[in-house]
Formats: sequence, structure tokens, C-alpha cells
Amino acid sequence: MSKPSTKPPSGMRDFLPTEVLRRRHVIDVIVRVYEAHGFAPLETPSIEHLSTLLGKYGDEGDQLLYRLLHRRDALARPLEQAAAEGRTALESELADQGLRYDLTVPLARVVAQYKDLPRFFKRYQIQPVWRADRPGKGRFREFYQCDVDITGTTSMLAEAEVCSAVATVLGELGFEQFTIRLNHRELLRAMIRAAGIEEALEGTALVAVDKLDKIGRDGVVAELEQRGVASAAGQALLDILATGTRDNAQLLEQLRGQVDARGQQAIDALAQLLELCAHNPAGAHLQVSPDLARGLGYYTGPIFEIAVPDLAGSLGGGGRYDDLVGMFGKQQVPAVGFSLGLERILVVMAERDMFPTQQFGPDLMLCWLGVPPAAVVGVATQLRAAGLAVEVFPDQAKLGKQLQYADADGVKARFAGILGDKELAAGELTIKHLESGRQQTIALAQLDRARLTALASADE
RNA sequence: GCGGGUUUAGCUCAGUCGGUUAGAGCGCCUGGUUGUGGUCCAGGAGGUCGUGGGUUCAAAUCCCAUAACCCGCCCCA
Repeated sequence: MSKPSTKPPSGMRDFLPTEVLRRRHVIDVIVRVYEAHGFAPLETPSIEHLSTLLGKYGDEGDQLLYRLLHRRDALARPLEQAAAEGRTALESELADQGLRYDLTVPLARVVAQYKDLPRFFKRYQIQPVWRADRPGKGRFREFYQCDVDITGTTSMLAEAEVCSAVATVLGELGFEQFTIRLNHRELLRAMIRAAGIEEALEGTALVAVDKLDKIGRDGVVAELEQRGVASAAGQALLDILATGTRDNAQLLEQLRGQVDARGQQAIDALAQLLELCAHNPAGAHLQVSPDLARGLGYYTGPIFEIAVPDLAGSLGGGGRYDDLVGMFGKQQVPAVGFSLGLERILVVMAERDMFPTQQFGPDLMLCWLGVPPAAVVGVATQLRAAGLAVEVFPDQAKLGKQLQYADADGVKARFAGILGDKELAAGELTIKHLESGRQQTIALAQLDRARLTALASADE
């Protein structure tokens, strides 16, 4: 029998210590900023009922859901049944659970389930999601999303708050050039109506529009035609979308003249959001983008997407979804949210070398020779009680080997503590600063974090 | 799902026209005698050459298939 592969499955990754520290650095910033905006943490299970997940993301999304087979008898029964009937078992007979595809749908489920949540439920959620997608650059089958959402209000203040949160995060991480592209689902619909495209083709039109910056104007017209949209209507739609100017207010006014009353309402909403964001960190990054469509099916109002130069995909996206909670219960609860893609952020930060140099490794590696192991354990315990992060060298070895290990890549203790029979007898420890090599012997009782810090800075 | 590329030691990679025992650098281990690492010196371990077939006296090298990974496209965070 051949040995199992030691690689993780395609699109999934192991995170070794340095990588975990980088991820943690980013997550720490996100948590701090989200909490500073008044969001509370939420966690939900990795697994949801398929009925919760299906039909929320569009056909593509349904295809990409990881499904979990029934266990034991529940799996065997439908297989036997189908075999007896001379057919293949249906997917729906074999699975009724799946891995979550995003964090928005679980939130909607939670809001529908717990009726005593605050009237405005502001939650953030940082957890992995799974998509049975083909992996690529910055694209994985298991990846983290970092969502902020506000439920219970249709106020544009909620949009402004989630935009503020993500813009602040990116700013604190060191991103300067990023754009929050902004559009409105109802404005898109109005533009499609104005172009004379029938309502049944609205969905396909949206998908095609979303590709504008990739396949170009002719490509979109071709794709629209292929899917039954008359060339003239396609051209008309693109003419509206091409309404172009960098100035957001001016752009909205130009669009206003081309759409009906409902479209104008959407424009009013966007104008109001821009006005609010003029007073928060998002304002400087917002760019009205009539061609922004976004794939997910559940958006109803403003939609956002974060673009940075030199990354094909986005760093995150979001929007308003006033009907999603209602799909789980009788009550309609409006909601808006924004999601940051952790791995996308990490990919760009790695490319641009945006990580601060991170201190890791213990404060002190306890190296010992000629003393009983029980004494080593005792000293380590005493030092930890004094607030130091202490690692003990586990084996009996020459002092040189112990020091070498203490300073090795992936270990990187700041100090070595040398415990020999002399130190033990005197109740002392020889402290060696590994970077400079300087050392001195100090009474154990006097060792604490402050003393070590003083030792380190004395060397500089 | 489509096109292109890669696959040889833990890592980065050489390997000629097919030719004996497959190499280097880094890393790792041991030693250079006592309780002091990073430099230096000497030695050592570690490879089914992605996998399976084929051609050949002989295959890391040529041919076919297959898998994994990477880069584009599509789609998304």
C-alpha cells in the first residue's frame, strides 16, 4: 500500500507559524477596527443544511457548494433503493448538508432564528468558507472572509458604516491606493429597462455587464446577443454604462437623465451615501461604477467592490440584501454588509512587502547542563510566573548546541538562560542576549519582563 | 471547463549526444576534548529522478498516458 500524500487537498493550505502570525496580524487589525465601529462577534457552524444554502447564490453558487454525504444507513438506503429501481441515486437523496459558502447567508439564518436580537444587529464574523472552485492566484477552496453586517435598517447610514469599517481596515494595514466601486442593483435594472432589454433577460444582462472590464465592449455585446439580447439593445445598454466621468456627483446626474423614476430613486440613495461618506474614511475611495454588477443573487440595493491595482480579483465586496432574511422566516429584515477577503489582502500585502517585522519566539530559551531536569522545570515555572515566555531545551546536549537551537530560524528566542550547577546553587541564571552575545548573571528572583527589556536595550 | 509551463535531496536548482556509482548551493546531523551559538575546517545522512506503460544492450534524458502544482482565460473573496 502506498503512503498517503502529505500535501493538503488542492486549494487548501497548512499555515506554518510565520504564516499564522501574518494572518493574525491582519485579523487583529480587522477585529479592532470592526469593534471600534460597534460590531459584535458572531460565529456559526461550518456546516449548514443544504436547504439553507441552495438557491441563494445563483446557479453557479449552487454548483460550487461542498455537499456532505449522508452517513452509514442513511447513505446506504437511497443507494440500494436507486439500484433496485435501476437508476442512479439523486444528489438530493444522498446529501442534505453542506459547507457554508459565505458568511452572509448564515447571518441571515441567525437573524431569522433568534427574534430577541437587538433591533439593529451589528455583527462581524471572521471564519472560513468553502467553495468547490478551481484554485488560482489568491483563490482557494477554503478561505477566510471577514464580514461586517447591519440588519434591521434601510438607512444609508448603515451602508456608510460598513464602508467606513472596511476602508479604515485597509488604511490601517497600509493600503493607500484602493477603490471602493459603487453601484446600485435598482439602477442596474433601470439601465437595462432603459436599453429596452426585456425583464426576463435581466439576469443574463447583469452577468454580461459584470465582464465589461475584462472582455470589453464588443465582447459584452457579443455575449448579450448570444443570449438573446438584440444587438441594438445591447449597444444602448453599453452607451448608458459608458456614461463616464470621474466625478461621482456629475456621473450620477448624467445617469439621472437616462433612467426612469425607480432608477432615479436608486441614484438618490447613492448620492445620499456619497454625502455621508464624505465624512468618513471611505469617502475618498468611493467611485461610482455603473458597470459593477457582482455575481451573488441576493443583493437588492447598493453594491460595493474593492479594487486595487495589480490584482485581477477584488479585495472584498458587499451590498444591501433586504430580502434574504425573509427567505428564512415570515419577517422581512433589511440588511447590508461588507466582506473582506483575508487571503486576497494577504496576497497583495505579501507582494508589496507590507508586513511589519514581527517578533516571535519565546523571551527566553532555558539551556541547562549538569543540573537535574526537575530543577529545569522548577526554574521555568518560576520565570513564567514572573511573566516571561519561556521554552526549555528538552534534551541533554552541549551548551553550544542549545544556544544554536535557541537562535535558529523558526525558534528565535531573544535570550538564552543558562542554568548550570553554579547558577542553581546560587539561585541565579546567566542571561545571554542572543543577538549581541552579551550576557550577565542575575538572581532568579529579580528576573522579569522589565529586567529583560532593560538588558536588551542596554545592548543597543 | 480551455490553453501554456513545471515536476531530480528538506529548500532552490544543475544534469551534455541516451552510457558506469545522479550532482551543487543552502539547510540538517557528527566531530574539531571541560559551560558559550552565528565564522571556519573535516566528515556524514538524505533521492523509486511525480506515477504507470513503451522504445533500447542501456532511460533522469526519447515516446505515450496519467496526476499534482504554477501562469493565463472563465468565475469569484
